[in-house]
Amino acid sequence: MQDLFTSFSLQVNNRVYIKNPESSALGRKIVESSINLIDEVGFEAFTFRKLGLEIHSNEASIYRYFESKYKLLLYLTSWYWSWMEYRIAFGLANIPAPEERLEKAIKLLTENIELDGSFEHINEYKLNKIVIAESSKSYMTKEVDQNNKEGFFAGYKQLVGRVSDIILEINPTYKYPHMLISTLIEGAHHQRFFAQHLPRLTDAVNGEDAIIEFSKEVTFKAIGAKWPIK
Amino acid sequence: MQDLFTSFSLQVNNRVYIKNPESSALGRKIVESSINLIDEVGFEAFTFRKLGLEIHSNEASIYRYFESKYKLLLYLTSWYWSWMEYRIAFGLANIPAPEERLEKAIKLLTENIELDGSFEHINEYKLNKIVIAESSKSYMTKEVDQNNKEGFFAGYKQLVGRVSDIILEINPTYKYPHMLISTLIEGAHHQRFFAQHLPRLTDAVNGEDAIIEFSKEVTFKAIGAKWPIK
DNA sequence: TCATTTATGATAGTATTACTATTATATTTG
DNA sequence: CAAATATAATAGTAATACTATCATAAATGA
Repeated sequence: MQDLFTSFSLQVNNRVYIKNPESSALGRKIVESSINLIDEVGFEAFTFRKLGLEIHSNEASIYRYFESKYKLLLYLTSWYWSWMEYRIAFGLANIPAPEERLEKAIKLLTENIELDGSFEHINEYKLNKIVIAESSKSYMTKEVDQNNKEGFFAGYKQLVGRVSDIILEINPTYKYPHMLISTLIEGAHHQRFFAQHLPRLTDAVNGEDAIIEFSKEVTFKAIGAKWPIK
Repeated sequence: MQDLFTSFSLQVNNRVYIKNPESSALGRKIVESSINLIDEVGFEAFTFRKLGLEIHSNEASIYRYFESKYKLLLYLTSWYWSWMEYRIAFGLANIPAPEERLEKAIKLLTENIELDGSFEHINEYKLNKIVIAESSKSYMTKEVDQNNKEGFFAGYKQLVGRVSDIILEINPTYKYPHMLISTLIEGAHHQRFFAQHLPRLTDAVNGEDAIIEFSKEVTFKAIGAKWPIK
């Protein structure tokens, strides 16, 4: 993948940043180190001052890229959903059966993410941990309607829409495709967090990824499709 | 209910507060007004200073009840889950069939909450809105393991455990009862938030509460039970 | 009932946060 | 090489998240 798409870069709504961080070395460094730092200290304790110290740059310089740490978080989550859509687009290419496409999409959406190295300055493994633990803080705010109007959640909504469409291909009468998919995406994230920190809220099963299995099974049974597929 | 249980009060882990807010008029005022204020301005903008102004009391006095606004949020969410367990205990009493008990439990867990007035100083309607929008901020933190050790999430875990037990009564071989219930509780909350703010992530259906219907249907189909019940 | 404990109020103070403004110095570009 | 642009350094502000101190009010109990 690296070799084929070295210059590939993902689109993020340009209103979440003041200056595109992809456009300069400092910008990329800000993104790269913000992922490390948020992963390390958590979003609450993360500040632009600390980030500036970490990258031997200046707080004021960071503010020229992002209006606030919330906008930076929105940037990271938007990037993540855009990346996820690209993963799914490639992962589902040339699979004709909608059942198989749905199964694959759910796997891609709910699996544990590993470092994949396609993007120099983005650690997908840590970004996934941030999305799991912090992304709800990017929309569970009083500014959600304003942010939504500006299109900050477009990537996420589009992704949910695409997967819902596969469900409707399989069962055109299913009434709750968006609910099902958004519930399972958020649910899988919560389950990964719980598995680490509040295991009594989950059910670990040896030798399989219970979260993926659970998600697939729930989906296919909910929409009344055959499970397992074959 | 008011008449029968006027003096009934719910248990909250005594380590989330410094001084029990139930023990004084000021304490109850703090809880009552914090619900109004968090609902109004959101948890980020909520401060003890503003709360002090609102209740014509002193910031320092509030700190004598709660160590921080995070602990106050933990108090509110713990109270909520304790209340929810009490609602479920009463709501399920004398229903012998586990299928009916499960259906009722899911309804109680996922329905829209209205003001019920059983507790003088707690507005259940607003508290539900707070739990929906803010409760993940009480456990999605770097302190989660510490807080968990101190038992701050015991009420929630117990509730999930109880409903999971009903599932196991119906289908003792179902592998993911805790995942299913915790996913649906969180999921229903997310869906209520999305329905208000990000409707493209949900599926509104006229004339029914789609969130309750969706949750029940997913549950019964996932565990392989007959749906609808009769 | 009066002394003592306990709760609350008023005020002040500190370190940190989340910025903005200004000016100087690099770096890039035309 | 001049001009534009990006970054760095420094300083400053209002608000936050507390802590400390002391005065006063209310409750309690001997």
